[in-house]
Amino acid sequence: MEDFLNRLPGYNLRRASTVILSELTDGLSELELRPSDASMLITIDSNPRITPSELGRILGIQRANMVPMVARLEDRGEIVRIKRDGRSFGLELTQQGSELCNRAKAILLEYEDRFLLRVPAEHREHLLPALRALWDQTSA
Amino acid sequence: MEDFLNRLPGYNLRRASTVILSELTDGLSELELRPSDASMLITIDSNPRITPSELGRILGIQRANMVPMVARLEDRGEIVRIKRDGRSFGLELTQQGSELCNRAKAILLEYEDRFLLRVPAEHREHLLPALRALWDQTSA
DNA sequence: TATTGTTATACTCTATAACTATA
DNA sequence: TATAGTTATAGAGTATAACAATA
Repeated sequence: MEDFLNRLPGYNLRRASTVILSELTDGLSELELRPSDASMLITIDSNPRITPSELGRILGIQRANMVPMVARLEDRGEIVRIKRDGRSFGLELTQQGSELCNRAKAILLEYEDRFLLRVPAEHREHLLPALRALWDQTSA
Repeated sequence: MEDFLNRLPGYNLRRASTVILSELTDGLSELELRPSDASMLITIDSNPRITPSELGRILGIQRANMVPMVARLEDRGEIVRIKRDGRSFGLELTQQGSELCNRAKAILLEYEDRFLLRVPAEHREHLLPALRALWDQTSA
């Protein structure tokens, strides 16, 4: 039907990303988390006392856009701010946030399997390294 | 740094899609086209007199969201509406739209090459079929 | 009854500029 | 000077509900 677009990596990347993100959003909704919230919890968990700016750099989110995201998780009691110096603070998971993080991880792993099973076996192991090379030049 | 996220297809898909779409947006900006505009022109080109509803179904865009997109390309003189029946109309490229479509195609092909070269050779040929399987179940 | 085009609306993601306080 | 946190704002993309006209 539309051969030209179907051969473009960028087009197929966008279509795949939209579908997969939509499913992940559904899957995480039982925890009242969006995919970006889950990625924040997971990154704070393995980088305790990380600053919002550094968190944004790791996740590819502008620090201006981190402000409401951090505030929302703090209001819910999932994370706390710990003063570092006069101009910055570190983030840490609360006990509640840690439990939520683990539940989010379990859901994400479940979806990971489901997604990979959709990919024909001969292409499956190539997906992750190919995607990483596209967005993270330091990975090549 | 963040092993958990880096192993998730969904996370890497979103990161890769964001980076690649951003570059495509830059590349197409010299034609004053966004990626979605280009995909419309290309699909109209190979499906003359396609209705906005059908175009939206092919591209994965709600028909309500097609309205301003079609109007914008029409205002620019890239496409025309051709009456089909009392409630629908088909879209066709004008001569100007056809030339713009060809220029967009050339840019997209140039970027396609650039993106694929970023992927290590052993994974390269697997990217497209893997992505298609993720979003288009009829392709498997 | 189902579909088309349309309007209105809302939420998310992303981006930028500018400000302050501090390093 | 550079960085951190913040505010305000704007542009995209995506989604839903509802309506009139037509099939």
